[in-house]
Amino acid sequence: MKENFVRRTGRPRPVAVAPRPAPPEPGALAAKVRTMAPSMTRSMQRVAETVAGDPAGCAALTVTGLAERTGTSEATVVRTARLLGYPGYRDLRLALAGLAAQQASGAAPAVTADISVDDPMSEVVAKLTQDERQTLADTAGALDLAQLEASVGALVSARRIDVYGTGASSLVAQDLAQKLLRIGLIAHAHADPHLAVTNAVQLRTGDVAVAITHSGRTVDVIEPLQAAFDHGATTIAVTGRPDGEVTQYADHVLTTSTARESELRPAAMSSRTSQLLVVDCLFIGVAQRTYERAAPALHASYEALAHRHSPRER
Amino acid sequence: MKENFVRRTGRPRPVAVAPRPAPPEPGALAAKVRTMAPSMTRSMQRVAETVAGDPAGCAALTVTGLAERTGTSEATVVRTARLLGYPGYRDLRLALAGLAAQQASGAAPAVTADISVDDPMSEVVAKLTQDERQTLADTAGALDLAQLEASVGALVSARRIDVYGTGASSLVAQDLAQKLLRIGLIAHAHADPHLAVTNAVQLRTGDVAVAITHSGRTVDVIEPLQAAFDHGATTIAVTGRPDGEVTQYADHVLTTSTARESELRPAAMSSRTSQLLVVDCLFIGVAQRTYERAAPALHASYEALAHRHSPRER
DNA sequence: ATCTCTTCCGAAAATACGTTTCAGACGTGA
DNA sequence: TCACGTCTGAAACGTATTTTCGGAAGAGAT
Repeated sequence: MKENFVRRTGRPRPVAVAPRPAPPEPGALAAKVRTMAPSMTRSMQRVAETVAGDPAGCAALTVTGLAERTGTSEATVVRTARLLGYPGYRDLRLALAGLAAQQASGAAPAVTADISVDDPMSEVVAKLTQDERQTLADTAGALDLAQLEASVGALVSARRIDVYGTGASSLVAQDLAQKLLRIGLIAHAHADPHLAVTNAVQLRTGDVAVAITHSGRTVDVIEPLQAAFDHGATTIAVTGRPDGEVTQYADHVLTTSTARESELRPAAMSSRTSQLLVVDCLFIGVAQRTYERAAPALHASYEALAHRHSPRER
Repeated sequence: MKENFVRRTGRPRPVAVAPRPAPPEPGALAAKVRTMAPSMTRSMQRVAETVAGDPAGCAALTVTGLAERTGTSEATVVRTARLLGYPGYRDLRLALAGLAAQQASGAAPAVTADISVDDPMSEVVAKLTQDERQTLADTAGALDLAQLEASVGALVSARRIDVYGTGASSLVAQDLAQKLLRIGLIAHAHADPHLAVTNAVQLRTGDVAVAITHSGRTVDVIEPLQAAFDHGATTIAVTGRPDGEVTQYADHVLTTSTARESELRPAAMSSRTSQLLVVDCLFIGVAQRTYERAAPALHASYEALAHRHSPRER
C-alpha cells in the first residue's frame, strides 16, 4: 500500500472507480454486516459473521489468524473488509478494536453492592473505587459554594488558623494545616483535645478555627471550636451532619457526604474522602486568592525538599 | 527483547514469578502516560504526549507517520509503545483506536483544563472533583491484583508492621497504620526517618514494612525500607514510580496513579487520593482475611469511641 | 454429458509495515 | 578535555497485509 490516503483523494477522479459505498463506520458494524450479507459470497459471510460476533477476539487476530479461524484465506478476509467499506483489513481491525472498547465500557456493571467477606480482590477494588467516586460526586454536588467562598475569605485574612480533628478526621485536619502552612499561612492542626482548647482560647476576632468531624458530635472537636467561637474567632465546621451539635458554634458549615457504609467499610473511611475534597477546595480557593504569596511559597517548599530525594533523575 | 528489566532486588528471590511488566490496559492510557512520562526520554515523551493528546488521530497513523508527526524515528515510537506496556506499536495503535471510540461514544473522560488562578469557585470544585474521580479510576485500572493479594497475604501473617511515609505521604502512612491497629494488627507509622530506621532493623522475617512515596525517590522512606529489606522483612512499596529507586528494596510494588498536576495543584495533592485508595484496598483485604478477629475489633473500637460523642442522637 | 462462461477462492508473489540492530550524536561527570 | 553511558535515527531485517493470478466450482446452454 502506497500510503493509504492516496485512496480517497476527495478530488473528483476522472472516472469514479467506486461510488464509495460507505464511510468506515465506527460502531454500527453489526448492522452493516446484516445489510451486506446477502450480497456476500459464502466465505465472506463466514468472515463477516465471525467478525460481528466477536469484535474483541477478532481484533486480536492478524489476517492470517482470522483467515484460519474462519477457514478461509487472507485474500477473502481482505475482500470482506473492503466490502464492509474499509480500505483494507488493517482498518477493519482498528474499527473492531474500537467497537470492542465501546462494548467493554458500555458494560459497566456499576457495582453498588456492599463489600462482603468473600469478595475477590478484584471485586473489592471495583466496589471501593465506585463508592469513592460516588462519594466525590455527591460531595461536590452538595457543596454550598457561598459557604465555601465565605470560608475561603475568612481563611485568607486570618492572622492564625487552628484546625481540629480526632481519629480519622485528625489526618484530614493535618492535611489542611500542612497545605496552608506551605503557602505561608499560620495554620496548626490539633489532635490533642486539651491542647486544642488551650490554643483555641488564644484566638481572636479575625482568626479562624476549623472543626472537622463526620458525626458532628465529637466532643473533642466541638469543645475547642466552641472556645474559639466564644473568643470571637470565625469558625468553620466540616461535617457530614449539618444539623449536628458542632454547627451551633460554626459561622460557616461545609457539608460532607457519606457513602453507604458496611461492616468492612465503616463510615469513617468514606467520610475521609469527602472531607479531603472539601479541604482541597478550601486550599485551592485560598491559594488562588493569595496567589502572589502562594506561588513562590509552593515552589520554595518544593525546592527545599529536592535534596531529600535521591539524585538520579532523568 | 529478553526481559530487559529484571528488577534487581538485591536479595535473591525464590523464583521470579515473572515480573508481569504491565497488562495492556484498554482505556486508562492517559494515566499510564502520566505515570511513565517522568522516566521517559524527551523523544519518547513527545510521542507519548502526542498519542495521549489525540488518540483518534494517532490511531490513523502508521509507525512512520507517527514518527514523522512527532519528529522522531520509528524506533522511538516502538520503544514508547513498549514502555507503555504494549508488545509493539501495532497493539498500541489498537488500544488507541479503542480509546478514540470510547471518547467519541460520549464516555469520554476527556481532558479537563488545569485549574487556574481566576477560576470561579464552582469551576474549582468541578475540576477538582473530576480530577480526583479520574485519578481513582486510573488507579483502580492500573492496580496489579496479584501484587495486592500478595501484599495482603504478607500483612495478614505479619508479626509486626511498619509504615513509612514523609510529607503528604505521612498522612497516608498514618491512615494505614491506624486502620490496621483497629483490627488488631501491630502496625506503626513512622514519620521521623531516624526512628524509622531504628525500628526497621528490629524487623525480622515474616514482618512487613510498607513504604509510601509518590516520587519513589524519597530517601527518608527508602532508607528504612532498605533496612527492613536487609533484615529479612517482607517489603511493600506504594509508589507512583514503578521504576523508582524504592522498588529495588520492595518485594511487592503497588503502583499509584498520577493526575495532571498544575501550579495550584501539585503532584503531592493528587497522589494522596491514589495512595489512599490503594491503602484502603489493602485494609479491606486484610479485614476480609482476618474477619474473625477484625469484625469484633471494629465494633469494639466503635464502642470505645461512643462516649466521646455528645449524647444526643436521633 | 460436456462445454463454456462466470464467479469465487486460495496459494503465492509483491509490497507495505513494524521491529531490530547498530553506529553515531548527545549530554554528563570526572 | 576526555571517557562513558545514554539516546536517537537510518537502515537492515522480518512479519503482516495486499495483490495477482490461475484454477475450481457452479450455472446454463447445447
